[in-house]
Amino acid sequence: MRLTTKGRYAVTAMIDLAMNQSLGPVSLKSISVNQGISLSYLEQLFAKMKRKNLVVGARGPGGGYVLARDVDSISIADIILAVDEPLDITECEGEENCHDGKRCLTHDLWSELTDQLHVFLRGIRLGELMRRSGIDQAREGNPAVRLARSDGHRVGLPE
Amino acid sequence: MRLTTKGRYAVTAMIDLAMNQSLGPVSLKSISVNQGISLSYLEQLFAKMKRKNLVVGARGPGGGYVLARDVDSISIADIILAVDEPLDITECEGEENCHDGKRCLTHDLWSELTDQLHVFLRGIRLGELMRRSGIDQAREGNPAVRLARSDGHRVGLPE
DNA sequence: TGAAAAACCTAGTAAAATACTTGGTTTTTA
DNA sequence: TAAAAACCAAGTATTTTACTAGGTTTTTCA
Repeated sequence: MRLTTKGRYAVTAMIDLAMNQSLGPVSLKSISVNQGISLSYLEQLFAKMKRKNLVVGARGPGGGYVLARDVDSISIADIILAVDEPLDITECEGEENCHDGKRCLTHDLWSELTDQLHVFLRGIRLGELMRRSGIDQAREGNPAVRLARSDGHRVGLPE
Repeated sequence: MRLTTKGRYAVTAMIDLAMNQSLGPVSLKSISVNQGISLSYLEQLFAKMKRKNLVVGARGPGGGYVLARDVDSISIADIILAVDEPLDITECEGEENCHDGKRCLTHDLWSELTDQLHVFLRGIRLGELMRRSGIDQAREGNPAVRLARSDGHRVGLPE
């Protein structure tokens, strides 16, 4: 399991999504503007998360993404594993030809370590992180981006 | 905190070192052969770990590296942070100019997450991993590499 | 004393991953 | 029917990883 900025981008975007989906689908454009992440990069990350059934896309104006499941059923591990797909635990996965004949002992060890990490990151849910940061801060810094209308749809940024 | 194969290499090498230092200093050559890691790459990783006071080097024939501290006082976090030095928690560290003026809320969040990860990885000690893998397996696959002599020094590989 | 084994050091480099950019097509809404 | 969004494919600059090459210095031992 890799744990880099890529996963952080995904987690950041998902928190943004979680905090704003009450008003309807959240566009990647708005996440891009608010979190300072390239739109196309977000598209690629969300395509992977969609494939892993973490989000559902809605096309057309007023569209965007909504979480496919409850905020408390999506873990940080789900998100990171979705974007850092190969989840490479060991190099010689099934094979035991690591080096001089015999299988390597440290790989068993390392996979155990990553197992523990998985358990740890599975234990933290999106809802938890979302609540901890304070929902009221959501669009405080940039109120123009997302304006709720009476019918529940959002008006786009006038730019 | 990055968590990639680089850290895995370092942890693997340190476990190898921990399991074999009872016979005296362990050469990077032997770790290189046994773990299949490039010698020069190991040199670079150990230079960093030496700087962080995790290992002590001994020059000359029969030399090598020894742990600077007890196996139970060196954590996995120590090792990974030593080689993945910048320990980048957030992008805008002190500054609060992440995007549209205001500071970003998700960075606080992410740093909290990495804090928890640090605590977790600090909790796992080298000694624990070492013991779990079984000391008897140490040089089972390649007994020629390290031969103890009565004076405690090691005879080099005849090649 | 001198050859060899090791750490220690510097610089370069190929391959891979990251973080984009560009330029589209399709779907849906107002 | 125009615009907003998802959705898609391909390329690319930058960074990181993992390694190579070629040294110097220190220490041991025969």
